Amino acid sequence: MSLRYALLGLLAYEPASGYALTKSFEHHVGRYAWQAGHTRIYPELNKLAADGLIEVAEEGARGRITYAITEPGRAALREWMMTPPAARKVRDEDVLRLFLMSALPPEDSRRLLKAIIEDCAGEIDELRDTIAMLDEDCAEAGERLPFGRLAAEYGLRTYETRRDWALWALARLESH
Amino acid sequence: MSLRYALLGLLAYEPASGYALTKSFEHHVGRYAWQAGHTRIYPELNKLAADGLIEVAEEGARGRITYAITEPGRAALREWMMTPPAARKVRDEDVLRLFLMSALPPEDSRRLLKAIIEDCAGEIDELRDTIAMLDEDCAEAGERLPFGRLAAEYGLRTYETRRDWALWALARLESH
DNA sequence: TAGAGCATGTAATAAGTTACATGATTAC
DNA sequence: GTAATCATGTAACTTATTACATGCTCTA
Repeated sequence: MSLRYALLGLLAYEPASGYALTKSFEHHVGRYAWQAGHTRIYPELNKLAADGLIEVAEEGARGRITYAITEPGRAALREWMMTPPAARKVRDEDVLRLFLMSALPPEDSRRLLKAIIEDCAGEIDELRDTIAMLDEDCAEAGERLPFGRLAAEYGLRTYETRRDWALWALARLESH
Repeated sequence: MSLRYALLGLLAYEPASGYALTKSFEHHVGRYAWQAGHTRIYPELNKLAADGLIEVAEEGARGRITYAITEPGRAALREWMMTPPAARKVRDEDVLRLFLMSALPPEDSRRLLKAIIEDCAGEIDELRDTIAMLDEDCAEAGERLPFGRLAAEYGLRTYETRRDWALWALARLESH
C-alpha cells in the first residue's frame, strides 16, 4: 500500500511521468525510503488513475503520460501522512548485514566493518557535492525547501551516523 | 531472499525456535533491519532445513522445535554477508513519510515534524534504558559484543539523527 | 542511420500479509 | 479450571521481482 502513497506524494510535489517517477525511485527515494521498479510503478499509476486519485495531465512524445494529483488524491495522501501506524516496519538489506555481524567470526566482522566505513565515506563525499549543487540552485530560484534537498540532507546524516556506529563497533571489537 | 539470511544470521548467533525468532523480528530486527511475521518465518525455516542449511537441534514442550545452523548454512551466510550488492534497497514507511513532507502544506509539515521529534525523543529514552540494562548484564557475563547491544546502539544513533534532521527541517521551514 | 536512452507495458514467479485454525503448558 | 501465552501451521490474497517485449525520438 505504501507504493501508492509514495507515488501520490511525488505527484503532489510536482506532476511527472511514470518514467520520471521510476528515476526518482532509482535515485533518492529507493535509496532511503521506498524501493520500486517500473514494473510495479506503471500498473499502480493506472490503478491510481482508475481510482481518480491522479489524472493524466499531458500526453507527450514517445507515448509519455504525465500525471498530476487530483483533489481526492491530495486528501488521501494527507490522511495517510498524518496518521502514522504504531508499528514501524523496515526492510533494509544493508542494515540487516550490519546487525548480523555478531554472527560472523571476529576477523570477518572487522573486514566488513572496515568496508562499511569506507563505503560510507564515499557516499558522504558524493552527498556533500550534491548538496552544494542543490544549494547553489536554490539560492537563485528558491523558496520552499525542495524534495531532493530534504532527501540529500537525510542521506548525509544517515551515512555519517552509520559510519560512526561502525567505528564504535570496530573499537568495541578490538578492545575484546 | 533476505529473510533466508536474516534467519540464518540469527541462528548463527544462537540456536532458536521459530517462536523465539518471531519475537526477535518483532523487537529489534523488524524495527531497524528486516521485518517478518511468523507466517513467513515458519515456512522459510522448513525450507532452510530441507536445504540442509539448518537442522533440528531439539524438540521441546508444546511442539517447540529448536533449530541450529549447519556448516553449509554458515558458509552460505558468510558468502552473503561478505558480498553486498551494489544497489541499496530500502523499504521504510517512516522515512517515506519524512521524504514526502515537501508535498504537504507548510502547517501540516510543521505539525508532522513536531510529532516526529517527540516520537524520536520517546524512542531515545527507551533505548537509553535498554542499553543501560544490557551493559550491566554484559559487565558480568560478557566478552563478545552481543547482538542486541549492536542493535540498540544502532537504534539510538539512528533516532538521534532522525530527530536532529527533523529539527533542521523545521528550522528551514520556519525561516521561509 | 545507428545507437543510446526514453517510455510503457505483460506474464510468470517469488515474497509477504491477513485471516483462520489448532493444540499445549503454565501461572493464578 | 480458565485465561494468557507459547508454539506451529495453512489458505487466500496482495505486493514485488525477473524476464520478456515493443516502439519512439533525439543526438552524433
